[in-house]
Amino acid sequence: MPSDPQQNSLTTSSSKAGPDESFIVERIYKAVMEQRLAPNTKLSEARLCETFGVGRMRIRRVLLLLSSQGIIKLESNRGAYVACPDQSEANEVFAARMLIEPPLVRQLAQSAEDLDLTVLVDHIALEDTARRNKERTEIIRLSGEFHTKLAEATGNKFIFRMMRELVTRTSLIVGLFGSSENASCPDDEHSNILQAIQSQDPEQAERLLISHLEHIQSGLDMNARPDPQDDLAAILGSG
Amino acid sequence: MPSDPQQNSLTTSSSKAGPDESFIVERIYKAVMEQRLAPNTKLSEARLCETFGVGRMRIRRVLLLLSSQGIIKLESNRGAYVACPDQSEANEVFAARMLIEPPLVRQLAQSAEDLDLTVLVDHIALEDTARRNKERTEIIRLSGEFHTKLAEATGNKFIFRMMRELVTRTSLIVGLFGSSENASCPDDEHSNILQAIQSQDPEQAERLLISHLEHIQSGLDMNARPDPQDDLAAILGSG
DNA sequence: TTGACAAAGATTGTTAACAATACTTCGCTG
DNA sequence: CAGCGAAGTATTGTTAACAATCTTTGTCAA
Repeated sequence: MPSDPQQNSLTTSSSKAGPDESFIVERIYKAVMEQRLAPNTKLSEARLCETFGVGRMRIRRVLLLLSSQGIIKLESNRGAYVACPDQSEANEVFAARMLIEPPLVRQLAQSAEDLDLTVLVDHIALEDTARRNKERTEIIRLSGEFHTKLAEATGNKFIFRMMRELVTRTSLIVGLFGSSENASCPDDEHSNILQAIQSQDPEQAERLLISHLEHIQSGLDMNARPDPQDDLAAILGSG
Repeated sequence: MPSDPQQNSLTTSSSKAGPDESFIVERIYKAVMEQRLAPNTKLSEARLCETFGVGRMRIRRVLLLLSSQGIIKLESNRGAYVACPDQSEANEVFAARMLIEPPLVRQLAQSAEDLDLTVLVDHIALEDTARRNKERTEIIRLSGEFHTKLAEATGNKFIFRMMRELVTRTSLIVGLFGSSENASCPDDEHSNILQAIQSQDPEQAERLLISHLEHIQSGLDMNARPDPQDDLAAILGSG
């Protein structure tokens, strides 16, 4: 590969335009959620600049934001890498979810009559479709998003953000330690949880959610090394 | 005031050195926690560059990080302002704390025998001292930090970060809507909560915490306008 | 062959200049 | 005197060049 040692002015596009910051964040976020970007994959600035057709500044802001959300890890003078949770971090994520989600669904069930749960109903339909069509990345993403949407249903911005972060990390963990196929959530557990909420049965909803989380956690084997991807353009370009 | 319209090269210091990014973040964070930086106060880049003796780049990164934590608000082409929560956001913060903190202290009480709670004991001593000496900003900060340290005692990084964000916002809210003097937490409630935890009484700990949060919330009146500070150097310089 | 060392290449970190936007002040007009 | 508009000033956003660091490659000697 030739030199061009100072290729700051990338030949991609008019630079001033190009996608928004949050668009890029969402794009990478989604790729991580769908496990198309494996842990430890390097996200080099130049590569991302080319891919999204923006200047370095915007990319660096995006990387800083992603790192503040724990989605990537910034190493000084070395670059950005997709986060690679270890076992103890995995335990912490599940412990945090065990703390937050049970009271969350309990509260949802208690106030179910005042809430609009059609979003969740529709979501489960989407999950079913994806499962029928065996669309792997879709299944993975939708499985995580169900929990995010539970949090969203509370209408509380802070709870939503917390759960979103925990779910994203769970997705990374499942990608790392999950035994291939049962990686996503078991088939009808989401549906059962939602039904318990709709029937305004807090105890049952809480019980089902706890065992659901336990199922996910027990499906991990904690022996695995990641295999970083390389073709960022292909991965991030579509999606 | 004279022009010097392109004062990028600030005459402060050798620029390459200067304080670390996280140092500056912590400094501003602390000033907000202690209510020395009022909501809506503008944080201009140049001012911060002078104050901390660093280049614009580092300040801009700091501002982006602070905004991602919700401590400040970035407005396009206008600058950074200390966050100014409104009533609905205040309600969300307390709702989120009501969801998370009760199970948190319950869990602490359940596993109290395995934990080292001396940090919390020492902390309450600090609170007492500050109260005796009537050090207002210290009292405010320590009152918030007690809750942060409760979360820290779980040893769970995610729970810690969530609580830290919620406590910071609570501090902003109390500063905005709190009726002057009872702004901080009532005197001995922290001590009682800790005692319940130490006696491994989850029910009691949970009960006390809930009423504690209710006390804080009921001490707000929800009529108030902020008064932005101006002398950043004085506020951020010492601390 | 393997190990260490050195030079070259590539990537990230930083700075300074430039561009674009918002704010202020001053003057004008009704 | 109040309201409005325009020029000037200050502030933020962006770009390109430069500096520093890390990584790789190639060479030499044990």
